[in-house]
Amino acid sequence: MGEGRLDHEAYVELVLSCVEQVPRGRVTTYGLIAEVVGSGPRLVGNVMATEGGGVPWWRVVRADGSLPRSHANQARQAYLEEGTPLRPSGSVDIRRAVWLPPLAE
DNA sequence: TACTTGACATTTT
DNA sequence: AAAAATGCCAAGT
Repeated sequence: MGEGRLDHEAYVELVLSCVEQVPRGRVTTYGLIAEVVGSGPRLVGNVMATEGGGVPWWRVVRADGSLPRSHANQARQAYLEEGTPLRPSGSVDIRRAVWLPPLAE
């Protein structure tokens, strides 16, 4: 097994797999994923920034429902297509749209 | 090696 | 309600 690579790789895949499992029209938060994979929310954010290009990253929002700071505009567009519950403020209605990721994978 | 930056969260002003 | 302060961990400079 030549890999030996750090668990960092496995960790990344774990995060990405969680994001892939988020149902259409729903969202989850960085913090919830962080708790599932056993790390901090910023790490999840960094993973998304680096390797999140291949998953529905717009289904991951901040804990208060506000959108990712660098891609809010694109995310909003996706929400309109998916029918994600939005609030007048422009953020996601987190209380209605939140989806809890599975605890082990 | 140390400092800065970043798809964050929580608590306190 | 909004902004600031603090904690958090990895990567880049």
